[in-house]
Amino acid sequence: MKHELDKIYIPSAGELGTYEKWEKSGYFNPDNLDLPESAKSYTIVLPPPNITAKLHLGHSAMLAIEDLIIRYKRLNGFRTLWIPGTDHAAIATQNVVEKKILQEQGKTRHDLGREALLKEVWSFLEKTQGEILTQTRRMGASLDWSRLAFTLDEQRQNAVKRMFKEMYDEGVIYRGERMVNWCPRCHSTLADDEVEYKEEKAKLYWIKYGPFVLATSRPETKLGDTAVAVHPDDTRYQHFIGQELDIEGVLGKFQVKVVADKAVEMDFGSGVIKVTPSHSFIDNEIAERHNLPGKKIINEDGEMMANCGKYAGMKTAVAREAIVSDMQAMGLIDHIDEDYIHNSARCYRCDSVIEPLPSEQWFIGVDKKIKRLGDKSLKERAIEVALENKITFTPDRFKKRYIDWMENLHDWCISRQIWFGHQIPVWYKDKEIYCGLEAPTGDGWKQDEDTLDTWFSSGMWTFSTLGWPENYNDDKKTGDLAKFHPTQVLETGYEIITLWVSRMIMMSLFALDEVPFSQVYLHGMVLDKDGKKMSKSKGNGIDPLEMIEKYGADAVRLSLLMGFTPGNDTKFSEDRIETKRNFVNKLWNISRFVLSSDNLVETDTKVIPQAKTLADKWILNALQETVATVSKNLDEFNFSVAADILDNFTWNQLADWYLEISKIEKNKDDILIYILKQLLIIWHPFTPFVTEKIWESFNDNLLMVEKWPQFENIDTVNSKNINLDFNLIQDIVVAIRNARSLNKIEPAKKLQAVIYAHGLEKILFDNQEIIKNLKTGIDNLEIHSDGDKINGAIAIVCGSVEIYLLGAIDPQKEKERLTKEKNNLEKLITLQEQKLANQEFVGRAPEKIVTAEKEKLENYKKDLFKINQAII
RNA sequence: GGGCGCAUAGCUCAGCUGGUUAGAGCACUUCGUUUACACCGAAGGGGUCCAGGGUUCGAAUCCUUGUGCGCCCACCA
Repeated sequence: MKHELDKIYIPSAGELGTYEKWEKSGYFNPDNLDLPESAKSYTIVLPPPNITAKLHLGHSAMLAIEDLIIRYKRLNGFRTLWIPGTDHAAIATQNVVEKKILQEQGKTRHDLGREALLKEVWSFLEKTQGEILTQTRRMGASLDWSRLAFTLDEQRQNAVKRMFKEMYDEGVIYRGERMVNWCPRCHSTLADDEVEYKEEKAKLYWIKYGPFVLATSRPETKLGDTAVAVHPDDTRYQHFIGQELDIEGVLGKFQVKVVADKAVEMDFGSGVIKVTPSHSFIDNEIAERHNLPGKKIINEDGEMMANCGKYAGMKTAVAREAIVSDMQAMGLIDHIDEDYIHNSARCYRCDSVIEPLPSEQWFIGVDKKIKRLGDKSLKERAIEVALENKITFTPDRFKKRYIDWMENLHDWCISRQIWFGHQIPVWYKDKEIYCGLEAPTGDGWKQDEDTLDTWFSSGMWTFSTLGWPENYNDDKKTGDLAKFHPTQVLETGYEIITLWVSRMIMMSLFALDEVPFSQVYLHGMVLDKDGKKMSKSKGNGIDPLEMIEKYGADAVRLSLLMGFTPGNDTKFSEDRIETKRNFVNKLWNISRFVLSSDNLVETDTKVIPQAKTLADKWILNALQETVATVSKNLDEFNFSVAADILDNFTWNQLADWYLEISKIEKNKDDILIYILKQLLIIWHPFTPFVTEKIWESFNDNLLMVEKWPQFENIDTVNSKNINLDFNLIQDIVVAIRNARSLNKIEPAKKLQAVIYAHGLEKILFDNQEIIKNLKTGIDNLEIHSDGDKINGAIAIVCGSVEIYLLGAIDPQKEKERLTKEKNNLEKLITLQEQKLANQEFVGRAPEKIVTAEKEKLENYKKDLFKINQAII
């Protein structure tokens, strides 16, 4: 039997077909996997990409990692489910569409009206969503497309309404007036994390304010002042505290109260601040503490309100100028700092200046005690599950970040003043209010105009995709929800841990009283070669689709899996993909070589073939070690390390040595095909396309659902000896090649070689064909045992050149080395025993540390035992 | 202001709970190839592990201070 593969692997030619084959097989869907009832499930939800943008390399990294995990688990007999989906990204999407309409039709959303705008949004989405799904397929992602979800499709809308109602009925969701970050342009509130702060040069006005001079950057808010505040310890102003003062302003005199509050910094300005409760977060808090009234003077368009006299209707910035010039005329301005640097709050979408305003909004009360959560609040439970390690983080340090953030969390404002999104399921009629899944019967009910924060629906992602609430009745899970929830791992970028991860945890705890996933794996960002974020506007982005066309999806995947460690950013450039393309081609050619033999034997992958020579033992042993360490590292999410080990075995051991030897020592077909099969299975999660392609050339079954190789416990002493013996042969071959090169012996010229090696004659004799023929050009080889002459070293005489391999694998030297190591270990054991016996830390240090130290001692002893064995 | 991370070869990075001579890929130098693969092979050069101090028999690794980057959070009236 002989199999032919093309000389060069051209990925773009076959990848689409291979993906189609997988998809047709149905195995992306766990229901179709041929598994015993007892098989454990393994679920990942794909972080739904935002539908407005094309996928970037960050997405590709995410897909590569998640597909790697899923394929690895599938090969290991898990009931693997990876759920695809997309996110409606409410504000972002509406913005893109609004911009488009303004450009194409010259209309605003108010010109169109709610219905017409939503129609435009949906038709836009149809196009972009398709593109994203195509890109995802091209990466080779083995997602179960039959379970495709969208955060705003019908099923998710039902789930969201149900969730809202349950939280409303429980009193977790409430409506209240709060200071919010208001974007006057978007006409919407922004969550704290949607506000961006930018350093800017501004003017700082020192104004005369009754008996004080105080500094402000927003003199126009003076119209809304109801107090001034000083620090309670500030000796300069003690006697003013508690007084009511008449202050002269541009609209006449007004009264303020002087209060003492620790929020005031004595060192800033004059140590006195004016308090505008309705238009500043800090002032609002101060006002709450001191029961001060608020006075609203700025409306939702960012304009001065009717109560502002002649300034009414002006934008705040305009009013500022007008008021300052009036104040100057009245002699109320002391002086102005021109280059005061401050942080200006901006809308993350449109960059408008944020206006803090009191406003009616919907909130999730994170501190509200909830009966079904054992009278604990969402915040408490969400922190608890992390502390109890019901959810673990990779890397571990993000656990701290998560908990810190959680602890400082304020009530979450979930209403947004936009049209595209989940409309709030609340209806009003006069003073009546109704929350329900459907509109209430009867006339005159009007639904709340607002929609929900996009994270409300994506926070429900792990269970809304698995059929909640239909699959959840009387606190019992059924169907997909029972089978696949909680999911096993959430893989996402670390920047999203607060925005998304935390919300998923709270939502799942509320809905099901269980965690949404047990592990969080966080990847870093893919940066450009200068360490800058890739972005469209900078033009420094690398288009994944283009890279896939050029180098193949496998190469793109590998380039994003290797040299990329959890939680750390990576600088990326195209040549990283190129070298991986070279590797994929190498793997192809290894297979081509193995499969080109005339007498290939089909062997069962489970049966380890008989090793006939040292090289056979060595490579089979190396394969075992490789399988073991790769599996271990994949289990621990060390994807890059796993790939490195595998790469080293494939290229440096198998291709560079064993395949060359197989040209000299014949009849290795059974071993070669065995290794190839194992290798293809192990590589498959990393490079699914090329491995499946090779596999199909000699096998009818899909590689995708093969069995991951099992490995036996490795006899470390024996395998060490095999390695030592084989390394000797390698060293001799390399030494002879070097001698040729250094002494300019012509390659074509045949050599007579004599090796003197005391005590190693047998190994050398057994492997003389390799020494003669592995590109050393030895014509005639003699092996002598003559220790006296060469002082224990191995001497090789090639023609007229003498080579000495000193201190290498000489048994005498090796024994010395081992003895040294033994002495060292014995010393360590003594030290460790002393440490354990004498040190004060025993009994005082945490138990953990003491056991760790004891374990260390045990390990030393084990090592010593092994070495003693080896010496014999 | 609070917190986190990074600093190792020219470049991109590994280096787990301290243990022989600090590794890989790319780049570089030399040599080679009718052979599965030039998307190749062989050999080689290149590192005061950011700096100072400390702990230890032993430090790239642990502690401390400093310097330089990067990120997150809070936000200054």
